[in-house]
Amino acid sequence: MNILEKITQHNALFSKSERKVAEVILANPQTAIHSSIATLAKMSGVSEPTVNRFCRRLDTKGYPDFKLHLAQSLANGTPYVNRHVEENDGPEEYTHKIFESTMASLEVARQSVDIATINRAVDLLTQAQKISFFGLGASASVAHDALNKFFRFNVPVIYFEDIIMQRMSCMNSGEGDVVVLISHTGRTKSLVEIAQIARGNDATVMGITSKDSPLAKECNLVLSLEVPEDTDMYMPMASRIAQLILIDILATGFTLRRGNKFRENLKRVKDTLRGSRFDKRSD
Amino acid sequence: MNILEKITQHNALFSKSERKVAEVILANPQTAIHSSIATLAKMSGVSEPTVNRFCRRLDTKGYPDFKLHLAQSLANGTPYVNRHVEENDGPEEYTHKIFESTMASLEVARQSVDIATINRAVDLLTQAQKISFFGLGASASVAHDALNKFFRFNVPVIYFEDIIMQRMSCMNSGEGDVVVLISHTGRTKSLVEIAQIARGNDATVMGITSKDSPLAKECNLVLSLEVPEDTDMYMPMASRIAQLILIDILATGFTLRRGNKFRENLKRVKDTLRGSRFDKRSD
DNA sequence: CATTAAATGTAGTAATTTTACAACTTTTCA
DNA sequence: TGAAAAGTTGTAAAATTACTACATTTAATG
Repeated sequence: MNILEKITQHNALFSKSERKVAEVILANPQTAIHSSIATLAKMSGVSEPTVNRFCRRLDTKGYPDFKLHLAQSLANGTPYVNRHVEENDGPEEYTHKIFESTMASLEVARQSVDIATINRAVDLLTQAQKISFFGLGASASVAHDALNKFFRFNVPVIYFEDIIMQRMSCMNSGEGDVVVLISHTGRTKSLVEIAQIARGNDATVMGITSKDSPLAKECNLVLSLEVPEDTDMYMPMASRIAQLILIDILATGFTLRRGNKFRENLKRVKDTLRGSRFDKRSD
Repeated sequence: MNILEKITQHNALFSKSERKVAEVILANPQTAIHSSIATLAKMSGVSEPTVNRFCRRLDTKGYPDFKLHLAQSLANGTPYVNRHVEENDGPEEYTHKIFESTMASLEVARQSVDIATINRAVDLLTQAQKISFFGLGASASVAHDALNKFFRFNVPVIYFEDIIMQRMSCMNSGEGDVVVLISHTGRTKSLVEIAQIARGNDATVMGITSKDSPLAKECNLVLSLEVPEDTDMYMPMASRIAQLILIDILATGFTLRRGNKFRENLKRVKDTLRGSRFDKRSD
């Protein structure tokens, strides 16, 4: 519990000198946490043991412990809450609301994620002969990002935005190939169809989608994310960020599974980019 | 600034023994704040002065002051710390580490964002005749996502992955057009060139990039994000997520500026998607 | 391999907090 | 009212805790 509140509430139980201490602290808590017990005693016009007794009365172990509690109370920022953006919000408001609600959603997503499924997914990906990432609309950019990550691993990766190309690609897939389909709702018809085609060819179909959705039903493995989405804005926001983090997790699992030598390979890929960039010193 | 975050970021500057102290603290910060310098030294297997030096390196006055900062960080609503993934982490560990460090990075990003600049950016975007989003590599998928968002607003939006197309597009831009360039490092040569071309044609160039980077110098407006990136993995992770949130913020600001009637338009766009999807009841 | 610089630990010192006890104040009840 | 009891407060010494100076070790450089 917030110790500042506790001080005000306990007021009646304090003795005369203790109350002096309370006043000084409440008047300027920031100063208090940076003072020694001697300084605070002098500021309150009481002796050091009195300050110590004051601390004990608030159920702290002593003065240093009290300062710790006080510091925490002062730092107590607002925890992340899913606050919706409203009509009359200014830039300050909507910026913070979006950050906060995204983080709140990620917290929910973090808790809903199933580790065993992730592990299984990493298994399948490391053994895959060919990996495809398909998504449409907002999920297309997630698939695009996945391409960028997995491409570095020097495994055959496929990504198309075009549903005809996606379809043809799945027609050509087979056993040992993994098709990753990304859709927040899991109700996009053409993706469900693609899933069916891929499975028909014995490819492994992995879905990053809502559980129990039509798409999920067609998958061999479903990586489901429970993300509360702010539908007021009519745009996918938090959901695709959670999907991206899932991609990061899969990519990380992949590199760890491949071991140390493989990490060096990644470093080489990154180093190659240097040629396309200005030198860091020229910043 | 969150001291736990600071510890992880400063890691390179620590000496060997100081790093031991850092590890012990990060592993169990709650214990640390209730320990004396002697106890903590013993737990870390180092001497007391080393702990003291560790505290000073983090710009605190000494051990007690450090504890105060630590206490504040723990209370700060953000238990999220940027913990790096390690060689022998299992799925459970790396999954949580990635979620946590992403969230920690977002918290840093949130604090580094400049509201006035965002407001100015929204201004420019709402007045734009044509908006282009360009990025390369990992930032390409961010640009792709921006396309998806702004396309719904029924304004002319351009997005290319191809650097030749990007270049040509900038050649054809002019006054009243806004070119948004996305690059975490801000040192990608071809993007800097594009920025120069666009500015040469009197287009407004907006950069989502690091401040003081070569790209930033060419921009009319820089939306900078300070995101601590885990370079161990050799892949951009948190940085692009922060960029996406920035896109969300700009898009949100855009819709709010356009007013109520415009929101209905968004709804219509979303409703149109229904035809491509399975009915919700069929879930 | 020698020299220098950096890092770490030891031991003593200083600061800070806590305890024990004495002095003072207030309350209680004959 | 006034003496005993209970509670409050302060002084001074003890204990804990943190810090400094210096010696030793370890690493880096030529």
